[in-house]
Amino acid sequence: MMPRTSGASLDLGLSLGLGLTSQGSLSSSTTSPTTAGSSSPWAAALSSVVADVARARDAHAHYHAAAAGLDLDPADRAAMRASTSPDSAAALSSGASGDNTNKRDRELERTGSGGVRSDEEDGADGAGGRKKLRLSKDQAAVLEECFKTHSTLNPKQKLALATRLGLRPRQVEVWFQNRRARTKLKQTEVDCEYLKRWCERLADENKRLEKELADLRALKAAPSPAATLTICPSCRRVAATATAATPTNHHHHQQCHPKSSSSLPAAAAGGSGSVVPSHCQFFPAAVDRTSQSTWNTAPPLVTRELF
DNA sequence: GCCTGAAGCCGTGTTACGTCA
DNA sequence: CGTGACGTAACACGGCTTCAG
Repeated sequence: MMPRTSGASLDLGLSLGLGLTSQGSLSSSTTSPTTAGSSSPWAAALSSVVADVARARDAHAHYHAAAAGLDLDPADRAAMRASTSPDSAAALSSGASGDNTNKRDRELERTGSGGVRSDEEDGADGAGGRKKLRLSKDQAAVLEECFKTHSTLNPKQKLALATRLGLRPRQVEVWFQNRRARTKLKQTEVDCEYLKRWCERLADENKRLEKELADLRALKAAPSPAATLTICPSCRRVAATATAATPTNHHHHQQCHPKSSSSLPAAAAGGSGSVVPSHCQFFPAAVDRTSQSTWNTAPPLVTRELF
């Protein structure tokens, strides 16, 4: 099943071009002087994304208003509450000092017993349970695009992003933590699948080799003294069960390598001309890996288009 | 230079909530 | 309408790094 929110964020038709759009402002959050004066690629990306999202916001909101028949969807309403709440400023100030707070203070902020909570006005959390704020599609889109630029945030970036989105810095921090976790989980799944297929291929190859070994042993035990083992230098398989000069041997070689000479080195046998480790030969995907890096040193990251 | 405690960040696992089929 | 599955925000906890004293 496709992730609903992330999929929707991609459906916003966001332009990923950086640095070309003017400074945009999302909802009622104030423009951050931190990012306004910044010329870093991250800030440029943030500005661009926010501008694009702001342009898409109206159409998006109207779409949902039409779909709901009367109003914005709950996520957007929640986002509106969050972004227009006076807590935005309070959250900003708390976030600004949050970097200097100790763990106990952060704990208080987390539990809401002493900190500022943007949802405390909702009155729905009287039982003391945590209230889950659903990020709006716009907010998620901005966070997503920023994540593509940097998967981690420094305090300045976190604060700027929180200010723009009308969220608490802690919320931005949590979102990035969860996002990194999801990315890693996805990558783990991909790697797992990769290794599984590789293992299956190796098992098949192992079966084949075992059978080949059995054949060799049988051949060795054969009474005929003229029997000679010939292994194809290219494919490393037993070429024949008779002498090297027999037509059978040539037949094999002609079949496998019609244009190759008998003295052809094994390395030159690949049809593509590239030399790959033997295990890569029966696992095509590994060829791509070997052309870039080794398996152990640099496993490929899950490309962002997966999300 | 080494040690130590505080502070902050991050990864990992878990919980709880919202949404959808 | 009730329910289970799923996605995800929020939380808890421990490890690591940095820095001041």
